[in-house]
Amino acid sequence: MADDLGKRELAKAERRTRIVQAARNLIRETGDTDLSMRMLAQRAEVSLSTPYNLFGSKRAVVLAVLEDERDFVKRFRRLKTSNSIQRIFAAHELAFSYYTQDPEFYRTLWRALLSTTSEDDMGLATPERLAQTRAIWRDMVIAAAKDGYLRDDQPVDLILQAMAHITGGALLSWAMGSQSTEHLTPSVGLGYAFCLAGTATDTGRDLLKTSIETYQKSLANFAPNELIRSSQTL
Amino acid sequence: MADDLGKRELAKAERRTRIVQAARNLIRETGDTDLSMRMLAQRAEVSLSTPYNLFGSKRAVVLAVLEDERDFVKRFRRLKTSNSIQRIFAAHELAFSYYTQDPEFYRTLWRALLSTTSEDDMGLATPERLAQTRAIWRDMVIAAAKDGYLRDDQPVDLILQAMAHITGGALLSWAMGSQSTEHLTPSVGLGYAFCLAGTATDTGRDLLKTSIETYQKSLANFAPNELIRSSQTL
DNA sequence: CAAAAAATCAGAACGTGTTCTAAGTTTCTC
DNA sequence: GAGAAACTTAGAACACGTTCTGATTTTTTG
Repeated sequence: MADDLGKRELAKAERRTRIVQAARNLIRETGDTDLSMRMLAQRAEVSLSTPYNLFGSKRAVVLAVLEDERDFVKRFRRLKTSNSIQRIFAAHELAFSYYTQDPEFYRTLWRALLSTTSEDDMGLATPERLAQTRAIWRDMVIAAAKDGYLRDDQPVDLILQAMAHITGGALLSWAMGSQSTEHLTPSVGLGYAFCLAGTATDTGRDLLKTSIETYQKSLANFAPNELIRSSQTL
Repeated sequence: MADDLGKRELAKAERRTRIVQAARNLIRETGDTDLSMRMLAQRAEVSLSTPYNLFGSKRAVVLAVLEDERDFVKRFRRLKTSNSIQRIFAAHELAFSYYTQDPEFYRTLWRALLSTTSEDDMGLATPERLAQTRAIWRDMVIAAAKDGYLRDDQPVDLILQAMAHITGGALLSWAMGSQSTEHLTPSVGLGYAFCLAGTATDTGRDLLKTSIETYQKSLANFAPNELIRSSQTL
């Protein structure tokens, strides 16, 4: 069933998975420290050159770990919600549940992704994955607009971009330690809700009200100290 | 006038400014490449150890360059606007004008700030500067609420955090090259406007409408390609 | 089976941020 | 002015990501 690929390509794939697994284990065990390419090669029982042959850079390896770890799209598909607005927040909570359930691991991952910055290999995800998840979010916002919850004088792409900025900014300050894991999901959800409410119809605003109240309650014990350290950089 | 500090402290300050100047010049001249500590020490005519004695890390030096370069607070004070909503956007445009007027320089700066990530020395600004600028933004949003433009059932700190996330996310994707310099300011402004509109009163929404339309017009030629590469990371 | 192609390998090398040591120089203190 | 304290200095050193070389092994090709 897999012999349409030559033996050579098969061995390459096997090495690839061994490297990704070794990277994941190293991150889980040592947490941040000691995710060096030399250590990684040793754990994967591979020479130092091989990860560079197969992935190109440490950044690419970490990216592969990140994408290997998540089955968001699959789990998203079997998400049942009562309306298209709630669907957005359900998807959001699903996406961020990965981070909050294993904060050490993902914090390390994001930090590694931020720190090693090559000129070409930019972006925080593979182009394919980016396109895929973006399509998902786009469809959800379009559905909300079609259902009459969002005003149609607002371009969907611009709403999406604002939401993407909130996501990136929150993950950035979370990875840097300014934002607590506890408040991560609700604060992003509230940001989404604010943005959507800004472009919503009257009925849409009514629906958003409950989400806003829920998230606000989660942030009730919000320490202003935490906000001071936030990444408001003028 | 400066002899309250000893000769020793004076010499230290002089070295400090020489290092910051050298760093600034190196970034301006070579753009990204060749901002190494060894090169920096050579240009500042100090030993390699001295920047570590005076600043602690490369990150701290870059941070000092960033803060030295900006007189936002001063220029903010002589900002005259017709109402408290427009004041927010005027402040935003002033803040981001630094980046758009010298994109190469600030992109390099932000990249250096993101790449060198030490455990303790986190954050994208000095604590003092962070507190200062945060107070400015906080006062503006409070003023808008007091003027009856924002509903008072929304905690100001949570609105501010959403705005901070937009700022951080936009700067992140801009520094990584996903976001064009041309669209940076309007897309962040639009994000602010959405968030504020989500928590605004009816009169506030009317005021925000003009800002939203202006920013939308600036983003009319918004390439969807640009958005696909955006940092929506699910 | 033999030649060619492809990949891995060990290992050295480069430039990086950072730390450390041992000497030298300057300033402060009495 | 003499001694103590503070800093800088040159230089080595460490671990890191990355690149390169030359030899070796493995798979494909004819």
